Parts: sequence; structure tokens; C-alpha cells
Amino acid sequence: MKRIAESTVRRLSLYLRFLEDFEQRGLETISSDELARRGGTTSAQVRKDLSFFGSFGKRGLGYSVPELSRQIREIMGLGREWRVAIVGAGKIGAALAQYHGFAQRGFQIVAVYDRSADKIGRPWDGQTIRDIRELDRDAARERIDIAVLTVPADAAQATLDRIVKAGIKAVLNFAPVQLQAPADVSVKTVNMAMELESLSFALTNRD
Amino acid sequence: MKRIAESTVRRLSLYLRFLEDFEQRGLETISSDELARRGGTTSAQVRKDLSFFGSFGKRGLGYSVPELSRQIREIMGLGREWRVAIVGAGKIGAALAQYHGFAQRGFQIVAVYDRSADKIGRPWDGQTIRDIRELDRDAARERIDIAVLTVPADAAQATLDRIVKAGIKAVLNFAPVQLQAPADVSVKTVNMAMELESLSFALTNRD
DNA sequence: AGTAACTTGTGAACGAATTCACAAGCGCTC
DNA sequence: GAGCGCTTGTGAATTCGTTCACAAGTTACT
Repeated sequence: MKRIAESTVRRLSLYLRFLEDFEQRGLETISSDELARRGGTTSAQVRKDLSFFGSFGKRGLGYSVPELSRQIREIMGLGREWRVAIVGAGKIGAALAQYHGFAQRGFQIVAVYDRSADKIGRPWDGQTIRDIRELDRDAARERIDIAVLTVPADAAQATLDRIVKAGIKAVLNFAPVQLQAPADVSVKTVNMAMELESLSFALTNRD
Repeated sequence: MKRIAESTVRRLSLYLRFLEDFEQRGLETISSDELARRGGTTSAQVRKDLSFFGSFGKRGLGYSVPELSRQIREIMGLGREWRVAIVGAGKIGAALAQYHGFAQRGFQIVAVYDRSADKIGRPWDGQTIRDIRELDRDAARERIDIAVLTVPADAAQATLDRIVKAGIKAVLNFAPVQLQAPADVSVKTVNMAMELESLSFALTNRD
């Protein structure tokens, strides 16, 4: 398959959200123009994004809402359950575990790990906190697909190395550091510090 | 000033983090190549990024670590305190308030707002939760620069409208929705759902 | 059946961001 | 002070992503 731009993938995720909204309201069809309006983009962009994966629309009519939802879910691999481990049982980890949209999309939290002795063994959102050193053993047995990394910045790279060693191929990182991983491991970083600093820049350098 | 790409701003923020690291370790100079290695980019990229704002390096030598730190901080507007209000006193808001890197960079939380009657008036991380309806009145008096939006998705747009009306020009949004705001208001969205879905896509469509 | 009103899908044109490549500057050594 | 090794700063080339523009398909109406 041709290489797909990151920006395209992110927009698909966005479109899907609107489609689900439309679906719930019982609407049958939607045009690229309507999707574009909601997503803050252009209709040509919407059509181009979709065209990488096939032709899902009907000329003159638009897209069938349930059909396009289904297709995007399929493209994005959201037709299945993903098994997620949270690594780092701190405040952010806790907030994430409670985050509803998580389970809603089929991301099921199946294990929680920490390093500190006084956390290990404690109950935590329906789970028991496990020793990070068990990750290597657990990963295959528990069929962990994705690790959510919520450890302090200074431990992030070392913990990522553990995750990689355990054979996990996808990581969502919340530590405000740039991580190094092999090419076959996907790492996405959510860096609020960076976003805040972008705002600071925007406020400082306005025309 | 020439328009600066968002990606450039984000990288500057990244470079700054490495520089501070180097600074603490007492290193005097750094090359674009070293910065690039850490940031997962190329030396040409680093130099180009910096060149939009001036020439800070010395040929043959590299960049002075403290000097470049200072320059980037200045460019990014990080030489001052930014006054931040958290809007939405839920789990995510709480996790953020505790987030250390926040204050560290000069982002000071000066007020917390919520809508629900049983939260208003309660103590919260050294603050008292205020009624969201007071935001309009407070914004100028408290000199609020940035609002962090951590309300549920379905209330996000309406709350943003309040924030805009209160005259706040920068918003960090954690609700997983696309928001509409006037052009003179900067909105950055941190959307974990989208990142997770990108991972799902990556896992599904690997070569 | 013909026409009008829409909307998709997609090459081509455009624009933006990244990478290349190299002249020019700096410090060190002999 | 000439030569060498290193590194910056930046136009030019290239790559990548977005927008344009239009042929072709669909429905609705007369």
C-alpha cells in the first residue's frame, strides 16, 4: 500500500467521530462538504483522504453514513479490541484509566505496572498493580498490543526499552521527552508542555 | 515577521528541553548535529529552524548552550509568567494541576472553574473552585492568559464560547472534539483518542 | 428521455516544508 | 599566516501535502 500521511490518518479519526455523531442522529448520507465543514478542512481534502483507501461515495449523493463509518473503522483497525497496558501508576495513568473514550473505542486496559514497591500489589481501578519487571513475561501471555507510558520523564527511555524488549509494538507516551525506538515500534507522544509552549509562542508573536 | 510553521515551533520547544538538560550538565557548546540526533531530525533542519529567528551559532564551533537556551526562551515567550485558568475540575484537570512541568515553565495556575453546583466552592489543589459564570468577570481582573479546557466533549464548544467571550486568547483543549474559534484565538487540542487510533492504524497497516 | 442540480474521484497545479550542498567563518597547529 | 578540520547559514533542489478544476456519475423533475 502507498504510504499514508500521518495527517491523513488523524483526519480520518476526526471524520469517524462526526460520522458516529451523524449515525446516532439517524442520518443516512453525508457529503464531503459537510464533513469538511465540521472538520475545519476542505471538501477536496476529505475526498483525497478517502481516495487513498478506495471509493466509498456515490456521485451526486455523497457518502452513506453507516457504510463510511464501517469503512473508516476497518481502515483504522478499530473493528477489534486492543489490549492495553498502562505503565506507570501515577496521577496521569489514573486519569487515563478512567477516561471513557478509551474503552468506547475498543481499547481495553488489561494490566497496570509500576516500579515502586509500595504501589505494587495495590488495587487500582479494578486491577492489581504489577511489578514492571513482570512485563516481559506478561506481554505475550496477556497479548498486550499497546503500552501507555506514564512514568516520569527521567525514567521514560529506560521503561520504553523494557516495553520494546517485551515485544510490544505500539506505545503512547505521555512523558515530555523525545524517545528513541526501533523502526518497527510505533511511538506516539502526547506532549502537553509542547502544546503550552506553542500557545506561549502564539501569544508572544501575534501580528 | 515571516510566518513560522507550527512544526518549527514544536521543534524549538524540543530543542529547548535538550539545551536545558545540557545546561544542567554544565556543557558549554552544542552542534546542530547533536541537537538533531536527540530530536530525531537532521542538522540542516535544526539550522533552518533557528535561521528564521537569527544566527545564534559560531561556524566551526556550534552554539553556546546558555546563549541558545536564552534565545529560544525569548522567541517562545517563556521569559515571563503565564497566568492559566483550568476550566473543568474533573479527573484530567486534577492530573494536570499536579503536573510539575507546568509551573516549571512559568505556567501558573491562578483559577479553577466548574459548572456543577456541588463542586463550586470546594477546595482544590490550593484553590477554591469557582463558578464558570464568573469567568467573564474574572478574566481581566485576574489577567488570565491561557485557559485549559478539561470539560466533557459535549460541553466543550459552549465552554469555549464563554472563554472567548471573556477575552482569553489562548486555549489548550483536552476534549476530543474539533472546536471552532475566531482567528485571533489560538486553540491547541491534545487528543489522546486520536493518538490511540493512529497507533491502531499503524498496527493494522504495517508492511 | 432530456435536462438541471449535485457530488464524487482524481490528475495537474500549486505551495509548504525538508533536505542537499557548499561557500564562508572560526579555532587550532605548525 | 597558511593549512586543516570542523560547523554554521542559506540559496537551490527536492519531496511532500493541499488545493484546483473538471469529467463523469447520480438523482429528481418535467
